[in-house]
Amino acid sequence: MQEVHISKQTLQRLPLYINYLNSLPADTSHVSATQIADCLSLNDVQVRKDLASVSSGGRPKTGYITRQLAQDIRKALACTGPVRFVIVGMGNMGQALAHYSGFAEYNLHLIAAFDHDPAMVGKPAGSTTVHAMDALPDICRQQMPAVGIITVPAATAQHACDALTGAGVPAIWNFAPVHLAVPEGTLLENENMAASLGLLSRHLATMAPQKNRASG
Amino acid sequence: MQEVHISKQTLQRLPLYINYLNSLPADTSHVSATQIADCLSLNDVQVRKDLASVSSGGRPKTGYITRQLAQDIRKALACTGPVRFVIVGMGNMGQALAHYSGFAEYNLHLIAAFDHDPAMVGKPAGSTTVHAMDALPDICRQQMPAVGIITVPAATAQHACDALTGAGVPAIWNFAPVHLAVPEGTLLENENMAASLGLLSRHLATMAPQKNRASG
DNA sequence: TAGATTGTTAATCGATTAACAATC
DNA sequence: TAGATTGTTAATCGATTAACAATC
Repeated sequence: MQEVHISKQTLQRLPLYINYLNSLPADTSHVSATQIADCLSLNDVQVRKDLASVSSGGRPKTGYITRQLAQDIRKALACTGPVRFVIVGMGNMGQALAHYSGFAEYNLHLIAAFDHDPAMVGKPAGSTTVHAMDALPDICRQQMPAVGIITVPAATAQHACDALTGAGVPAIWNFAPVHLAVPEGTLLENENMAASLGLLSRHLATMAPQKNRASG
Repeated sequence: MQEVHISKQTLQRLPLYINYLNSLPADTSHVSATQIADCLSLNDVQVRKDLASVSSGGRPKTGYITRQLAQDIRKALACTGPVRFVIVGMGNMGQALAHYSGFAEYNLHLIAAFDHDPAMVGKPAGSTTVHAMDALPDICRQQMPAVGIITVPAATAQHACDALTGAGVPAIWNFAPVHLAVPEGTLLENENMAASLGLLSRHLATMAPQKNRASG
């Protein structure tokens, strides 16, 4: 039970380290912070500090044991053990998330999916089944998912949000491009695909033109 | 042509303001930074600074003209005018992004989609059509998209990335949970759904238990 | 021992917040 | 004029980086 505080920024970099470790050949027994920093274009002291905050397996000269380090990082990210979540809205984005294979690695489990459309009810959605919206309160109260993902259209997002928070779901991950009102104490995270892509293109535009794209 | 630097953090908050402004009744002619800060649970000075960096329309006592402010924020986010992008991988996530309606507001336009599977080729994908991977180099060289989105499985992500960068695409938005190697000067942004959800649940776990979830 | 790597202490940098002056 | 709001200057806070000591 370490009480070490892990900074927000560090937490956001941990997944990068996991990806990198996963990409190494299976027989790579050891790895150093310097090596990780080089490959990920990060400062080596930063990486060392990040790793030190989640693992104490670092040894001078040898570095970290690859498998052990990956384990420690995963533990830090999903420190509470298995996490259950539900998805509301089985459109394209809901389907994509329901079938996303990467959740298992972080010990995240989809336990139910919901959709407004009666024609969708009963159909499979990843590892679970689509339920009617009416069923949301009972299922959430019984199974107590930690997170509710909202992938309904913007117009009905607040309604979906109210249903989830009303059923005691303590955290919301909102994919609809609207501002949601949540009760005091509810954790709200917004994902805005358009904004992310816009920021990326803006970043590109403000960079010095690295290579002549118009070559003619 | 203002040369004001807009900080990274500010840029990430701008979409929140747009969402909030969109959620206001159509007849809301004016809005103040204080009001925005209250509704979004942000510090009012922070909001005022953010707004000041993208707009000069703020007037004491009255605040900002809602429509004008929204315009200014959008301009700052997508400062270069229309941005074209392509998607590689028409699985669930690729489909979801191809049909995502929010891109238009940020002046982002899907110009082509690609998939490995011959059965997918020729089918519609949002506003465009699915092309074979073979067609990627020619199409990208001709149309010069600013961003390539990678939504293929982890195993083939590097291949897709090489195809895009090889065809001169200057920025990559990677949804595959792998570390990608890109040429010097290429802008790479990683999206890791599992990591995002893991972070959210972790955040929840480290919060003081705000309400008794087990009520019985 | 020599060399590579870790981890820590201090310095720098950037972002947030507080206090205040300016303006309609 | 009085009050609300903007915008700016200074203070605080947190994160990154540099310098260095510790260790295998």
